[in-house]
Amino acid sequence: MTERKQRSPRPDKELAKAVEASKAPAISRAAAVLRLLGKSHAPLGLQAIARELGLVPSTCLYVLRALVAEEFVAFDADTKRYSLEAGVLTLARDWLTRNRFNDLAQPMLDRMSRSFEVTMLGVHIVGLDHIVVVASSQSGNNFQLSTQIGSRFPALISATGRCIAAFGGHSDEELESRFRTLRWDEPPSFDEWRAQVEQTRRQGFAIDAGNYIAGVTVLAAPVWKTRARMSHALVAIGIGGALQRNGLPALQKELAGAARGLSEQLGGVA
Amino acid sequence: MTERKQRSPRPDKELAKAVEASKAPAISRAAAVLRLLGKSHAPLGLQAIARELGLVPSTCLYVLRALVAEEFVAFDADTKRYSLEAGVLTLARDWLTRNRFNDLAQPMLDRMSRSFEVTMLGVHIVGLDHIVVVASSQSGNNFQLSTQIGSRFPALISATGRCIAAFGGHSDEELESRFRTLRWDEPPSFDEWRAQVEQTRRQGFAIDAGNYIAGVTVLAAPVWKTRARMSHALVAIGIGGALQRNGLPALQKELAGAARGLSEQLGGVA
DNA sequence: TTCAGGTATTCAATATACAGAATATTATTC
DNA sequence: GAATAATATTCTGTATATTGAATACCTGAA
Repeated sequence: MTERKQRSPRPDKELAKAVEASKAPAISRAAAVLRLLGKSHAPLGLQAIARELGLVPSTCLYVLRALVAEEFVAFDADTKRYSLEAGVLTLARDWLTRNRFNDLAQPMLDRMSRSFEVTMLGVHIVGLDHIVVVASSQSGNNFQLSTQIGSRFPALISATGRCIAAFGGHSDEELESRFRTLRWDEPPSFDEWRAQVEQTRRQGFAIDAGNYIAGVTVLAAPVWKTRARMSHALVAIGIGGALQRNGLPALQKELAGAARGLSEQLGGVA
Repeated sequence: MTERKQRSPRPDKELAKAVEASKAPAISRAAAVLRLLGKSHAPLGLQAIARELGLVPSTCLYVLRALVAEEFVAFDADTKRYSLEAGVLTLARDWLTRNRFNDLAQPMLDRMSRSFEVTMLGVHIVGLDHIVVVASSQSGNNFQLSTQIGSRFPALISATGRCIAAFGGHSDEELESRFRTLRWDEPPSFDEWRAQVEQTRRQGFAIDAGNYIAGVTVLAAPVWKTRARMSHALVAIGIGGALQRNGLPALQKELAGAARGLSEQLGGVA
């Protein structure tokens, strides 16, 4: 589940709309600045930021100053360049410590990643638009762990996507239009995909056998915080061949069981 | 280095000042809302948020709507309550992946936490006000790892504080007034502390022997991103008695060496 | 049911955040 | 080092974000 760039819409356009609609446009601008700085590989100057986002330089300056004052943005007085500041970590920490799903899911992820030698993720479903990785565990010791958390993916991609399509309660038209925007290594046809979604609904979990990333098998099972809507998913990721050998059926069973147990603990299932 | 609550100033007052001074007050308000939601143990309603922060409810509503639109805040339409949204994780991830200090420090922290059986932290110095934990490693397998990151501490507390006092280039008056606000388990007198700061300057690293938390010994060594100002520190935390037995001198030497090596790699020392 | 006591939300007047031009500052070129 | 071309920053009038009151919407009590 390596992160991919999906179609990147002109940021100016979207931002302009958000600013127009909002009664607090400064906040939309601030968010856009933060995301731009997050994506940027190097600190940026005022002009570069303003140009990229289609903002008036003076307005952009005020936004930046406010963000610096709030310690979300770092300002290098020598180079006059802006970058993300560590303050954003504090919010993330607050979110992590207050989220019950994480506490409950982490030990499950750790156990399964060890016994099946796969990468395990806990993902949070934000909407039909995308999902966010909120917990992760990998066999062996690797460093990517903490930076994996926070990654975003299109909602309908891979095995998780089939779960969301199966259990999310979204209309067929919406699903299809979203499906058309996805990028896969080995794209399934829409009909194939629909059949797989149907199968997911029947068996209670989803499999992506090398579609999203060639040679990589992904399993996902839904977690329900409320009975109404699937809120999270547990995900297992492994090299296709190795998984076949290491007991795919056992992993399926355990993943589905863990997801069901989590749902119960979160109150989503009686 | 368990987190402590330092004096908590009336949030309304500070926020009011920030709003007054800024040319983008909505951003200060948004930041205050995010921090409040981060601290809150349960989702909050509009009135509760507005009251706590001293905001006009209608204004607060617009702020919240903007934050929801930007996916930093989650809104439960049934209960009309607001909480932090997973979007904040994405910014944190961006920050982590773009920060050279983390990549370089993490393996060092891992190695030292293993060989000395201590908790190791990498901290980022925001200013004279506070520091933020940006990397951590503990002996054995622990879950707190990812949630430890993002914790904030007063700048002058414990061993790190003595480093900042010794190498930060701050005036004596400022140091003293800041020092007076700190809370310790076993507070040193200002004179004792000054002597320890002086010793820190001579030996290149700092020791807190049970002052901050009784029975816990903390070591810290400065890391320089530029020659001008100390930007980070490496920190080792262990039970006092165990550390004495497990070779405190060796740990001191290794910590100081690692910090020096990091500084060189970051370009802060020739 | 009707009524409080609380919530969230809309709305219209106005204080002010913002756009754009003017100025200062820094970087680059000759 | 002077001239040029960028950049960042200040300044000011006006469109508009913010306010405080008015309204709509809940939730429990009698």
